[in-house]
Parts: sequence; structure tokens; C-alpha cells
Amino acid sequence: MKTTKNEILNTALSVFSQKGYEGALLRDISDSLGITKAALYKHFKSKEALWNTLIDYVEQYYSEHINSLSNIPIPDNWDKLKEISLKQIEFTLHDETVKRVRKLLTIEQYRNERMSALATKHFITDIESRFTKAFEKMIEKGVLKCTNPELLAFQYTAPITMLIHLCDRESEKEAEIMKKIEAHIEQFTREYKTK
Amino acid sequence: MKTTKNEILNTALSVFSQKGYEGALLRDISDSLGITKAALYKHFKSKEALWNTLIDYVEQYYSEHINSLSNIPIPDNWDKLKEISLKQIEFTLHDETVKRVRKLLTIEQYRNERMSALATKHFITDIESRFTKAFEKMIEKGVLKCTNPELLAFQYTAPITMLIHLCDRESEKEAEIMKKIEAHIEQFTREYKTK
DNA sequence: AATAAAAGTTACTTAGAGGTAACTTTTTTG
DNA sequence: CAAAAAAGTTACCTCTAAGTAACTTTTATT
Repeated sequence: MKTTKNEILNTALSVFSQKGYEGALLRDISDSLGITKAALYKHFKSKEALWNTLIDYVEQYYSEHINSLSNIPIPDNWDKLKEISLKQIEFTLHDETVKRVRKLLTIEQYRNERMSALATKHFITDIESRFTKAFEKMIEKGVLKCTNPELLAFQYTAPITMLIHLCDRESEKEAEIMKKIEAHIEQFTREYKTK
Repeated sequence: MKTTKNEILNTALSVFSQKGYEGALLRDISDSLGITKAALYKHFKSKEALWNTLIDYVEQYYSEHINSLSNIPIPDNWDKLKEISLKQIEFTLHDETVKRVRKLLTIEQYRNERMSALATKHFITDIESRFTKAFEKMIEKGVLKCTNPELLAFQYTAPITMLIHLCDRESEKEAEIMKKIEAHIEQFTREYKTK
């Protein structure tokens, strides 16, 4: 029973992330599931209810995803920082669900307070706090010039986030974009590494 | 005659940027203009036609805006860079049309090739190229450590762009966000300034 | 001032999306 | 296995947004 609901939510995520709330039709979702539109109403009492449940689902998926990241050791040197960054970017760019969540947040971020808060959390706060920890550790270890680790984390992650969004729009340029990301990481390392 | 059409386009920009293409109703636009929906059809043969004209209009407005920027002298030292950056950010954050264009591009960037290209141009390419020129000049003058000016321009502008988007979502945090922007600029200056 | 074009109105059609009711099939479970 | 709950179907209703036609008012133009 939970499986059916989950299948619906996955399909809904796919459709909503492509067409947005207003553009998405319940028929798109039901067709894509191979059931009739009316069958959806056995699980959700309205389009709005489905939407709200989807946001719950996204929030939950996302926090699980973030929690799983906190199991990964925090990098404490430049090589590990690069390695973990690239691995994370790779995942983020190719995992279908994560991609859909990102698109959905992007196109629906002005719909309501909840979407807006989720977008900020997803695109800025959480990433920043993860890398702040890394930079704090690196300062402690003396491999990073002593500065404000939070600001540095933002300066490190914001360009990457921008390029990930660019890749969502123009996926054919992925190789080029990955090169730019690497160049950014290398320049950042060169500049802030202690000698 | 051109004025009426322009008024319609301005109103359409306002409505579409708040509700997106699918969510926006022709009634929203006509009501907001104080005319009937049918009157709109004297100027545009369909919603889609109005939309396409709006994108033309946005493209044109935008390129004029960019051209007017090219009259401003390119900064060639750190103080001027900061000054011009902040002035530009101030304008960008408060000019209603620019704000609407930004929101529209954000929420409709996946609709078609045209919107996607415009988003990349608006959010990345054009800003980058402007600041690349500034950094090239500053390297020439010897006030900026010799590095890749294009990469640097991206690293300088991307965090600012991210914070502008944040401000669009959470305008009540503007003061805080402006502080963060200044901190970013100062940190960047401190790091790349030749001594 | 006369008249033609532009801009607007009212009243309508049409299509399609959300949503419901009544019935059937499938799945669970005592 | 029987029955009840879940999941699905068909056929419908309703509402509303896009779009049109016929008519009126406003605005330019000679």
C-alpha cells in the first residue's frame, strides 16, 4: 500500500518537476503510471493534497539524503576536499530524484513559504554548513589560511551550485562545466592553501 | 498605439513573473489593466503569442540595460570595483522590471531553449564577461595578482548572484544579505590584492 | 465635422481539467 | 474460502479559462 503511494509520488515528482504545479495535469501522472485519473483519487483527495504530500516526501527524501552525507567523513585536507566535492557533484548531477527535486525547487520556489524555505535550505544553508565544518577542521590542522570558514564555505560552494544549475539547463555542456568546476576548486586550493 | 502594447507587456511581465505561464490567466492581466479579457485579443492573437512577444520584449529590455552598463567605466582598482559592484547590486535588487525578469527567467528557464539560453546569458555569461574585463584591466595595472581573469570573474560574481536570488525569495533578510555580499567582496579583495 | 481605424465591450462557444458516483476487479486477512 | 478493504474502471458533472463574434466607443486623420 505504501508502495503504490510512493510510486505515485515518484511519478508526480517527475511530472511536477518538468511542468510545474499549474502545468502538470493529473492525467499526465495517471497516464505515466498506467492507471486512470480517477484512481489517483483513491490515494489523494485532490491535486493540492497530492502536491502537499509530495513536498513532505521531498523534504523527507532530502533530509535522509543529507543524513547519509553526515556519515561520510568530513574532509580535513585539500585532496580529500576535492575528492569528496567531485564525488558529491557527480552524484548530484546524475541522480534522477535529486535532479528532479532541484528543478522542482527552482521553478516553484516562489509558490509559498514552504517551498521558499526549502529552496534556501537546499541550495545554500545545508551545503554551506557541511563545508564550514570541513574548513574549520582544515584551519585547525593548519592546512588552510586562517580566515572566516563560513564565508569561505559559501565562496567555495556558491560557484559550484551555480554551475550545477547551468548543467540542469544545458546538460550537453556537462564536460565543459565539470572542467570549470575543477578549475574553480584548484584555484581555490592554490589561493587558500598554507605553504 | 505602441504605448498600449507596452502597458500590456509590462502588466504581463508582472503577472507571468508571479504566477508563471500556466498559472497566469489572461483575466489577471486584463483586470490589472482595467480592461476586459477580450480587449487583449485586439493586440495579441493568443496567450502564446503574448508570451512570445513578452520574451522578445524582455530580451530587448535586457540588452538595452546591458548596453547602458557598458557606458559605465570599467573599474580598474579595488575601491571602484566595490563601489560599482554595490551600486549595480542595489539597482538589480530594487528595480521592479529587472526583478520581474529575473523571477520569470528563474521559474520558466526549463520551458524552452530560448528561456534556457536567456537564463544562462542573464545569470552567468554577461555578468562574467563584464567583470572579466575589469579584472583584466586590474591585472594590467598590477593591482590584482596575476591569475585567470575569467575564472576569477566567475568566482567573484557567482556568490553575489546566488545571494541576489536568495534576496528575491526572502526579501526581509536584505540587510543581512547585503552584509554577506560586502563580506564576500572584502574577503575577495583581501585575498587577491597585490601588496 | 466626417469617417475609418483602433480599442473596447458584452455575450457567447468550446475544450479540457479537476473532481465524483456507481460499479468491478484485485488483494488481504480472519 | 469468504468477505471486506483497497485499487481500479467507466461515465459522468462542473467550472473555468481560452478564444470568438457582433456590436459600441474612442481616437486619429483628412
